[in-house]
Amino acid sequence: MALDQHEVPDIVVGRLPVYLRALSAMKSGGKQYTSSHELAEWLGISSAQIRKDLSHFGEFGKQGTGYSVIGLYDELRQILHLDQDWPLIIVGAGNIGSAVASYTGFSHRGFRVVGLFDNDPTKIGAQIGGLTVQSNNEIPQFVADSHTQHAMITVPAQYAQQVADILVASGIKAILNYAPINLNVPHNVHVEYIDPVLHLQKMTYYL
Amino acid sequence: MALDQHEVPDIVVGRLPVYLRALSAMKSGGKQYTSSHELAEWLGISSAQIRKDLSHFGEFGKQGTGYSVIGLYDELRQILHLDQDWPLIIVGAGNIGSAVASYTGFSHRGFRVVGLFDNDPTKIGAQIGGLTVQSNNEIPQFVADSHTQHAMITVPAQYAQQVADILVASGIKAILNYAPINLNVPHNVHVEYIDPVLHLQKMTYYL
DNA sequence: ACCAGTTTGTTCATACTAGCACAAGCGCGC
DNA sequence: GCGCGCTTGTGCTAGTATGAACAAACTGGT
Repeated sequence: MALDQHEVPDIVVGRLPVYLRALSAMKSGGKQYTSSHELAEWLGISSAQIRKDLSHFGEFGKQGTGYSVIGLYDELRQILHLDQDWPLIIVGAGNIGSAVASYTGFSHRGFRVVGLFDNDPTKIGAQIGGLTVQSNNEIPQFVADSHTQHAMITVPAQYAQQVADILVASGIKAILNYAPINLNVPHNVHVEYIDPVLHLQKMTYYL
Repeated sequence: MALDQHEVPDIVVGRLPVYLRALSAMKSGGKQYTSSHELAEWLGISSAQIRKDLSHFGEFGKQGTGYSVIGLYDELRQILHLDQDWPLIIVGAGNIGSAVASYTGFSHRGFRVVGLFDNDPTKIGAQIGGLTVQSNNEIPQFVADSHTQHAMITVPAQYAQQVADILVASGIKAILNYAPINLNVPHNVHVEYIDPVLHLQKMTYYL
């Protein structure tokens, strides 16, 4: 019912991609309808939470029937602005960067890797995942030309901040940082972090 | 002051590794003392939150002085049970699994990759990151012999659940899952998820 | 047409989380 | 020795998140 997007809590926004992922799996499985209860069991959360999260954006279900899988899938894609393919660049062509550049899981989830950059002269020019590694010097021009707003940082920690500065100056608005360090960026640039060791360490507390 | 570890909120435990990471960086930089305020600015959170989080486990600071970097670092390592090296296996020797197996960032943060597994006959026997790829059939014996409790799943989504079942049956207690799917495991097994696309999709909402 | 079985969207109460603000404690300089 | 500046640990308050519960609504069968 409420559509004032400015009031949606960040934590709710963070769950929408999870719902989208589950719906995508159901869609692939040929399922036509689902319910908040089924989704909840699937994801290990409460059904009330799913219904309340969705209610921030509109009324997508029907009493007695539940949700159309494809219908809700499309709604969530629109809400998350994923009804288009966003270009995405990767800075850092080491082990992780190369693996991510070769990852085929982006294409059908809203993103397309269009550029791969590294400062190591021995890597520049190499072909990885169908892309040619370019020098970091090319980043500003490339970002401007391709209207790219998403970037992933996969360089060693000591270079991550300076890469982030380059990306911000180039106009990047969303950074996914694989380096185990906190980045300093302006408020209008979004940053998310991935550090597998953090997750392992957290679980180790309970062992 | 409170030491009843059973009452520490999960969200607090999740922040401890972040503090540990920052302290490690400060230690490398030769810094001897720090304060909750400095840590807070470094990490972009409030100083009160840091002090309160730490207060769940004891009193580690001194008024007027702050915290000894090395002292707090060691305390957190003990709290998280990271004052030892935990063996860790990786199932899935594809792009991501290979990259993670070659990642050198585990060794000084409490973990050591001791095994790499895959079901693809063309990969078994290959050398990746100093490890020989073994068949998934070897997992139960290997886990038992090496007393391993941590595992990472880097196989395609459609195989992730069956790999998880094998791991659980083998005695693994903590799973870090890279496959974009929710796993079903017993309550005494901990699971954490890494899916870069989830982070990208969340940020795209705000663009 | 009506009833039984489902499921939604929302209300309400409870639980949790975050940060302000302050007393107590420590160190340094005079 | 004393006072000033700084920092911790914690009580308290305000804000946020969660889940139980229910009225309204839809479907299918009789």
